[in-house]
Amino acid sequence: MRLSRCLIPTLKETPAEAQIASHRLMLRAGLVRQTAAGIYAWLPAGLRVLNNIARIVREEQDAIGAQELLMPTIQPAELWRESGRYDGYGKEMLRIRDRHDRELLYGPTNEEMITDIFRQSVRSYRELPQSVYHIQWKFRDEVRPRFGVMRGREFLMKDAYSFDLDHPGAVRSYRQMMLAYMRTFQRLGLKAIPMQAETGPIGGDLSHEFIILAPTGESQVFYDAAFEAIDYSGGSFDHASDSDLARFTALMTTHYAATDEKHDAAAWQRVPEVDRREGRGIEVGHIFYFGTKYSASMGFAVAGPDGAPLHPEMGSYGIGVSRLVGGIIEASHDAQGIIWPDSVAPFRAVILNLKPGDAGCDRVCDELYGRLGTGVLYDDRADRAGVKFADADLMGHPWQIIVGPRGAAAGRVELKRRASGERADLTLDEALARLG
RNA sequence: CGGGGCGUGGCGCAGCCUGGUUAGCGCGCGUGUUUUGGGUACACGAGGCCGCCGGUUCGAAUCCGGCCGCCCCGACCA
Repeated sequence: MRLSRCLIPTLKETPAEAQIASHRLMLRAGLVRQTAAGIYAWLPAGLRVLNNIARIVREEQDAIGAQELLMPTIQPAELWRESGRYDGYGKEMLRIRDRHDRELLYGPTNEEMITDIFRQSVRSYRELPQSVYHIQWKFRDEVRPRFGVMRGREFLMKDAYSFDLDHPGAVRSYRQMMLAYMRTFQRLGLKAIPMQAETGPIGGDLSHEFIILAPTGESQVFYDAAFEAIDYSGGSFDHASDSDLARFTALMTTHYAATDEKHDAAAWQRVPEVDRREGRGIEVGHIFYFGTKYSASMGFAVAGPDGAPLHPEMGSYGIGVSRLVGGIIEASHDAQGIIWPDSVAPFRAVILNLKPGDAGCDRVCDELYGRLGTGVLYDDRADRAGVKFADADLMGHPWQIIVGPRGAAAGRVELKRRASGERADLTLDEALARLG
């Protein structure tokens, strides 16, 4: 895309309301604009990031056999009365009335709705196990939204639900999902650590939070650095293999990791001092096993092998997709701006035409842009070089292809890697090859 | 929900305490010149219901009351 024709409104100065790095940078790099407390519009570059994250999340969900569907944002209050959560959820739930005075709500999560869908359609044990997920906007009327998209009221969440016939099956689903989560975070360039968690209002007795370290995190966390060395990719663990899942679970549970509520000072002392990682943590995912809490309260049963009704065992699994945008920036930025991991960058590279109007620069840039396509951004603005360098660093494109008059005349460009600052003087073909 | 703060061109702010002509400054934006590898310089120009409602006053951005919005600190959450 040509930057001169893009709605990417970068800011030189930081808006007063933005306190933390990711919020400041998201506003300055033109990714989002706030429309109300905790509610944001996603501008083109921001949406590209959001979609890239969603794509990776989706691929990893699909890889463990979860099926994508899409449930509505608006739900009838009736469903929540059945589970008993309508009154219990409190003021965080945004309640709405339609013209017929029927009570509705903007969904903060979807356990009730998915249970309702399953009970309408699934009758036999032969149809289970199944897992489904969707990526949908949620609304939680937080008392105090803050930190930009990290703690918004409206947010994009991937939520998945598993239905199994028995406890061992549910645990297997839980472990597969945990593996999918670790793979997802690894591909996003994040060191996310699973930690034992409280189950909160969702209920159940097995739960993990996935936490990344960031100075602006909301709780104190502790973990063993051994986690950072683990490779979760398909070559290391097969999600369909019970022995691989057991080995994976053992790794996840033997190394120390805890939030401050569950912190065990004695166990912490047994972690070698050099491996102790401690700091503020941001929760980017949360998974729960809660057995028959919803299938029983909402009357979802399938016929078992003996014909007797059986309440399926359930789990639910969330990833804060929009929060991850902020989380990744918290984990990857410097004084100049964002440093996008290649996997989520809105554009894999930017072409900087340092002198639009110069025949050589224009020719080289046009050729590069033509060959690289719309996955790159072409800074064709009639601005000074300094403005373009500053904006490119701010926006955090993984690669910068710098085209100046001297180089262009010689058929050469400079390729700069945002993360390392490394620069190389190359021919066009060499630069294109380097970009892959 | 307790505590604190702030609403003045797109952004960052000053002015308010001690009411008084056309409401300022920096950045950004437009035009021209300049500059041409790290947010250049000069000139000219456009752009403001001073959050909203009411009150006090000859006169309100400024004083008083109410309301709305936003931010920060704490208790709660993907």
